[in-house]
Amino acid sequence: MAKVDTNKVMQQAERSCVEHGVRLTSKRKHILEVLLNAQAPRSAYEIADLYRQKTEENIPVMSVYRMLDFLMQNSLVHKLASNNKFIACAHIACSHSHQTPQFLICDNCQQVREIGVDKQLIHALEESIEHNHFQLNSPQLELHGLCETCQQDS
Amino acid sequence: MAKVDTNKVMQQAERSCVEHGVRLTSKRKHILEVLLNAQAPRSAYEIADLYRQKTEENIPVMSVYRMLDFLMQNSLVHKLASNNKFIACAHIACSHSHQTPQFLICDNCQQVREIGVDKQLIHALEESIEHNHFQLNSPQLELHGLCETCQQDS
DNA sequence: CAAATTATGATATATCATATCATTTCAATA
DNA sequence: TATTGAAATGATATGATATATCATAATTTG
Repeated sequence: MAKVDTNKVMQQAERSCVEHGVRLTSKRKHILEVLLNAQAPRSAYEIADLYRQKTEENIPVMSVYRMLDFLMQNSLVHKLASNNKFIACAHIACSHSHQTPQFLICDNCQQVREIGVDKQLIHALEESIEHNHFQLNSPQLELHGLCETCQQDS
Repeated sequence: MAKVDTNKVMQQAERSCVEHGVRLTSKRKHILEVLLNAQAPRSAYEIADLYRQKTEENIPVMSVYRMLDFLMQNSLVHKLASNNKFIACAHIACSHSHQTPQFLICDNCQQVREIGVDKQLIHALEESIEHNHFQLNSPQLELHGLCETCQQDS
């Protein structure tokens, strides 16, 4: 959501796909670009519309879902389960390895901030969960509230 | 999900609704009972089916959604955003006041454990989020993984 | 270039959810 | 107790999200 250098991010995305031996096709690239330029999370259907605007080509929603799956598998896109929308990973161009993403979702303006929660804290959370004999998959947290701007406006 | 004394829970639910001056109608009760007897979270449409089995009466899904809204407003039911299903609150019959619920969702058997995460930890999480100038609504966490049983089976 | 694999298209349909207006039920009170 | 107003529920339509499946196209690889 934050301002990003799309070109740089796309280059890094390509590099990463090459490394992993997967194909970042031009359609997949368009989908990722759409999300990088979006100001908020988008649904698959919204993405299909934006894709059409961007490329003047029609794209079946089915294909959008498949491409989103691909992008998610390669950590380029995340899905927000709490509102069924998709968002470009905020850390594609970062060198550090991807941690589990944590999202702050503004319920007013819908903007999302992808934050790195303190590792210690996540660790503590995991410990607490182990006490319940539960084996965590990936602790993606989605936290709803108000962003700084929307707090001031209200 | 855990074994509960349905009667006791229902009594407490009624008491709680009386206290709050809201009506726990018989249909709403049936919905809650369906969820209390369910072994896993259920979608609104599944709940409608279970309702029909239980009462041999038809119920429009629209009504189910409304009754679920009512039950959620009164903290008797929670919605799991990550899979669009509903679950009876595990703490209806507990005396202590309701904290924000935290869910451990088994991705194998779908069972859900509603846990109380350490308050300190939630507090720390909130602090960490305040550093991002974000004002949290309600930190309901949904954590996916494997329950004890399913860990052993795999 | 042929075969195999991967990606995408097309179509249908399942699943989840809300909007809206009509009807019924219930409780307050005149 | 009859009236009435509010709350609850029903009925209908439709929108939004998502998956299944089979067909076709593009790309890689031997």
